[in-house]
Amino acid sequence: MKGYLWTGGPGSPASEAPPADGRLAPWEAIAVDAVGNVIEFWGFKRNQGRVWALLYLRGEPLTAGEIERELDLSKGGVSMLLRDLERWGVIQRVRLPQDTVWRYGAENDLVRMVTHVIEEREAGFVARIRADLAEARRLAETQSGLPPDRLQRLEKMATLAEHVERALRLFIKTSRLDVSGVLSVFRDEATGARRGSK
Amino acid sequence: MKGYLWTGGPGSPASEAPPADGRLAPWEAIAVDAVGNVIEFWGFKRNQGRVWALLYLRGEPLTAGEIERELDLSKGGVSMLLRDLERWGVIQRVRLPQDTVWRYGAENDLVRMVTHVIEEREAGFVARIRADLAEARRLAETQSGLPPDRLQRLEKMATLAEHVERALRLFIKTSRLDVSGVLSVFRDEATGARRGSK
DNA sequence: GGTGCAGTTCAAGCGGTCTTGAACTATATG
DNA sequence: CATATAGTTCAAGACCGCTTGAACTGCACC
Repeated sequence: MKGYLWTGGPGSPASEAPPADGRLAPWEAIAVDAVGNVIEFWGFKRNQGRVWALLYLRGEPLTAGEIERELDLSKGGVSMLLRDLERWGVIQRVRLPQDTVWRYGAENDLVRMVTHVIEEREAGFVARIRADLAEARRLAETQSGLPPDRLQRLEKMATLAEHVERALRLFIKTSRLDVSGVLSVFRDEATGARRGSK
Repeated sequence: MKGYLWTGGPGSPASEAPPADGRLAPWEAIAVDAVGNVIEFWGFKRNQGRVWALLYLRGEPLTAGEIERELDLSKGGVSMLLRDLERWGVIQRVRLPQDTVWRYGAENDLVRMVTHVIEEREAGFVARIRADLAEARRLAETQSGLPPDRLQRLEKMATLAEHVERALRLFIKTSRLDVSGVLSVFRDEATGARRGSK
């Protein structure tokens, strides 16, 4: 079959396109870094994005060692990155039959990951802010000689916070909707073409 | 830092008017920090949010020195923070008649600031990503022995990026719309009540 | 059992950002 | 002009999260 059994020695030569040992092809490097930047922009680690991008572009599962070499990361780092990504469900750990090592393949729901984690962050975070503002209001109300316009402003602040929160929720919802179209495009190829030989 | 949970119970000995020299009233500290956290969450400096919140809550313009004392910041830091905020149009520098010092008052368009800066960031950033992916595609196409499914995945990546971008734009637009309602509520009070009541 | 490789964990180091504090400029006042 | 206070600038350092590299576990094969 394909190059699934990589069980060669240390110097096992790459079968086809990618150098497999050293560094990526230039175009891969660019694309991988682009995704890394995006993902960092969204508050994740740059290398989490790079790993996902590499796995996605390659289309077939890679081992931790390969990722380590291709992206020039440390062993420990790769281990942690993979664990994060797996926990979020954006990569999948597979053990091929009669193979001893784990391989990792990209899921296509990077978007789900982003919206999911944003949602999560937002949930805890917004709850906290809301609680704080409520607490502030409670305290402020017990104050006796407080000018009423001050309290008013505090209340407006809380209102504003609520609206921003609502906008954020809306965003998550719409972005998910908007993106689901793209995802469907992804999907038909995703699971199929993985071993969709040429 | 300090000024976090304040478990004192009602009837706390806090004076009615803020100490003016020392630290804020507990409820102010909480509200100010809450805003600081939000603003930090959006990628700004925490203290930028705190300064704006203080100015907004107080309703009347404060001097740099007052801000410095109330929020326990350094002189230089306050200067820089104020400049940032002013540049973004979320605070206003005013010189009262027969007064020699500058005072700073909050504008109400914190939201405009957030959306504005997000927009700005997004513009430069997304353009960059887009260019990178285009470049990657260009390079990849010139490669001869490249499996076609790889190129396909790269293209899908670009498509995804575009969709996310579109979603982001939509978010900014809607959030602005959504919030403009709140802003109008803000406005009627904002400029008027500054030194009203009394 | 022993050797070697895959994978995990974590203290220490590195790099980037934010804040500080002191030197500096500007402006008003006697 | 001397002094004092308001405001700005920036190098040094505090701070914080990410990455590294080494020690460790676990597993397979000899």
